[in-house]
Amino acid sequence: MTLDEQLAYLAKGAVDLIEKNDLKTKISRGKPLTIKVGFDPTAPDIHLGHTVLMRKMRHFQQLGHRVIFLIGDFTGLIGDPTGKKTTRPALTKEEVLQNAETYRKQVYKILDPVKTEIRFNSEWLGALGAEGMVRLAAKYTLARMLERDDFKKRFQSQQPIAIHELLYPLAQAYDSVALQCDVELGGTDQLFNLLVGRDLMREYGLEPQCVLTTPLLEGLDGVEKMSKSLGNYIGINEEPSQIFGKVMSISDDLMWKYYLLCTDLAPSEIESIKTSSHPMDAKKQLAKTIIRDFHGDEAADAAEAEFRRVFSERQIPTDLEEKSLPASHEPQLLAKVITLAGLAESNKDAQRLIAQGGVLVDDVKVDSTRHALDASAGRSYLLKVGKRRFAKITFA
RNA sequence: GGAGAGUUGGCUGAGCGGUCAAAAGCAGCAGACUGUAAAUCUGCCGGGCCACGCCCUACGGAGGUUCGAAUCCUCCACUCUCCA
Repeated sequence: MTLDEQLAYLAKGAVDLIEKNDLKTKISRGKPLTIKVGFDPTAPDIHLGHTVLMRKMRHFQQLGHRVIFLIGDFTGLIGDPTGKKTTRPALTKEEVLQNAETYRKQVYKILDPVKTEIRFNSEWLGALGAEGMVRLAAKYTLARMLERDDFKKRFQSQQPIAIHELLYPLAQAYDSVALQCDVELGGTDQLFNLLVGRDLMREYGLEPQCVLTTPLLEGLDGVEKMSKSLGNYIGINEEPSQIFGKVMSISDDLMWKYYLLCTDLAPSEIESIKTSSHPMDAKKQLAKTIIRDFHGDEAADAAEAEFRRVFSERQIPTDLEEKSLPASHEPQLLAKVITLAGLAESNKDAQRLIAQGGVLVDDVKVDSTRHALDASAGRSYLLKVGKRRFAKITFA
């Protein structure tokens, strides 16, 4: 690849690249660059949103650079204030190590193990001590901190800003100093923190790092960013059929963003799919591509077949869940049975589902919320609740 | 230390002492339609009870006034503002 091709490869899908020319200069020196990406020590359940950044890390690895997967165990004590309202709980050393191990297992589905270095920032931040922290804090001003949008907004709208939150960007920036980074990657919400890194490196007489940000990936709802707590995520360790269904549930519009950020297809290839494929086929292809990355070809094909079976042909899934419920001489209310089988959250919920015509027993729609089932031993029924909740229950 | 503003369901955000299980939007669920768990439209959206009605829990926490409180009063907690 030529220098410009390399730059284009690295810039694919990126939002900010600061400064492009600096990066060009750094690369042109021919030495492997040090790339830093910080991760929170909590949330070790990797979802598709995380992979956007990791994919970018891998791009750097593919071009021969050294990637540092930095676990912010020290900054974790502070809790990144970015977009957050509440402080995070402190973790113990053991928990951090445990999480690091979980990360390692998942992360290498994307990253090259040989070219990845896992580090912890307590290594140097812990050594700083109170005095070092104060010295560090002396290098920045409140006015500059308030340049950050969310601080500014909170300040103006009279929301609290704890003093320690101001230390977070500084601590993160110091990571870059300690590691003498050439490039730091992060989500767009990290832009400010990453830029502080540049400033601080200058303060310490180092060549400032380049900064590259990746977009935040919207979750299944298409509105909020993908996150575990919002439940709108696709976890990379999820069942392939789950991933397939979830991908199919994103809107046609959002699909192209997923194509750009969650696959390694070149922009030109994506464009050709967009113009030549039916949206549904394009989305199926997207789902398969994603599953292939984490679970392999066979799983991807199987997931597609299953999807076709259950949703296009409205058949029963192959991995139908079987449940056994206590038999009774009295007929049992269907609503209760549904709840017991875990197909609804509460009896009320189950009743609503029945009332709305969402419940089928042995392929027959139930029209009464007070419908009861013969629960004598040995009886068994196939329950379908909504489009995608199935169970075979047997009274025993 | 003093004065004041605020705390509502997963989120945002209305709320007159009764008609408030609490407007509206988002998210979620179901149905219809379809090209998919897309889009659109419609409905639902605290829980319990073999109930089409009754009961329980809920508007930061604890008390109180009242036939009746998310709405009024007192105290507490937290957040913010201004003054010192």
